[in-house]
Amino acid sequence: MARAGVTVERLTLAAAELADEIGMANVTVAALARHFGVKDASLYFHIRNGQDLRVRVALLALGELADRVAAALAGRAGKDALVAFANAYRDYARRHPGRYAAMQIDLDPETAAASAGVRHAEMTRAILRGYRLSEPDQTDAVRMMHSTFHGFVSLETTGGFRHTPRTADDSWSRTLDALDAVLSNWPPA
Amino acid sequence: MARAGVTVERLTLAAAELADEIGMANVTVAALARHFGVKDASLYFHIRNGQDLRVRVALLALGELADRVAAALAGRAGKDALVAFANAYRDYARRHPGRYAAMQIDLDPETAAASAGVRHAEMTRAILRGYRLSEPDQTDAVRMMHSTFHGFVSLETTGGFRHTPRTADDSWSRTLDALDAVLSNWPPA
DNA sequence: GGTAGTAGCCTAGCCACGTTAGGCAAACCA
DNA sequence: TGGTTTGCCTAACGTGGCTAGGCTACTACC
Repeated sequence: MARAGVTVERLTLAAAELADEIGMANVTVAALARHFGVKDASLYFHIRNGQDLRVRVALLALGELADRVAAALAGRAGKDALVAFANAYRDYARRHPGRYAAMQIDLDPETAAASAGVRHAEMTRAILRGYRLSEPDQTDAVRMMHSTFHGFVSLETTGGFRHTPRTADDSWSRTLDALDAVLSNWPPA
Repeated sequence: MARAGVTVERLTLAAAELADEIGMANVTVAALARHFGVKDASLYFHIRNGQDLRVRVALLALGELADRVAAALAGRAGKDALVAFANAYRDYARRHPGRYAAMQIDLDPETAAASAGVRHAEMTRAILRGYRLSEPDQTDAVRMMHSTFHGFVSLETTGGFRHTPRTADDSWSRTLDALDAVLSNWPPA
């Protein structure tokens, strides 16, 4: 019985990679156990249950995405920052569809508060500094931005844009133009 | 063996209602069979398999939503139409989270082409007539609109807006203002 | 360097779910 | 009235989630 050397970290990483390959819905404890050449039951020594595993993948993804966004944002402001943020976001989602899907699961408040989601919120607000919006417009703008990004990426990955010839890239670029325009000229209440 | 009177239509409707109550992920063939007081295997006389069932729920939802949107849109134009469309969309998604989730599954091209998704596309483009956009801006604007709606509703239902005191309703209303503004003044390429 | 503890893995076993195959009975139709 | 179809059944197999309890390899400490 040579030990397989399973750790929570390796499990989470493997689960994330598996999710990107075969979809989050198909990431099962059993499949993960096979990947490590170990019996299913053995994994429960490292994780509480399947949901626990999914939450770990979500937290991993949140952290990775926050890192990428932060790197993309460095030294930029205004529309430059907006576009950098947006592209980093979309790029991550497309490269890591499984991880991105995991990010959408509903974290309980404490977990969410301790996650990299907080960094996301801070960075999103940082972008808006270039547009000089004050509350509550700022919150509304943050929500609209996030909605647009998530909505676009989500529809794109589920094939929502396949029915029209125009490329998603082109529409994305123009959507960012539009977003910049409306943030620059936010309508009065 | 009194016959339970199961039909594809009743199955689909029950699955949709079950989805709204307990979430699409928890709608299983077994649960549905229990609901009809029938054995699991019996349902395979009416549906091909579980995926088939989910597709049927998605098509049902697409049709229902298209009906509601069409009703909301009747006799309206411009921002009025935009807001009516958006509210009908969000309202449906919130009242029927399970059905809405089902709508996101990836339909194969033929099924999609025969679905009410086509009516959605037509209605969305109809709204844009009030904003006098020509191609390819129109396609980009349609995609941005849809992204914003879907993204907002999706984030709202997964609890993405819980971390800030401002109500989702307020942000929604302002997001529609912003969308109207940018559609009225679509940036040049 | 022996030995106690514990960490890491295993087998066995349970339950839920998806799906197929084949059987029987109720409803319909001639 | 008898045959056909339709609707449901039981039986069975495979996959997956999870728990309980046991064995073994490493670790630490005397």
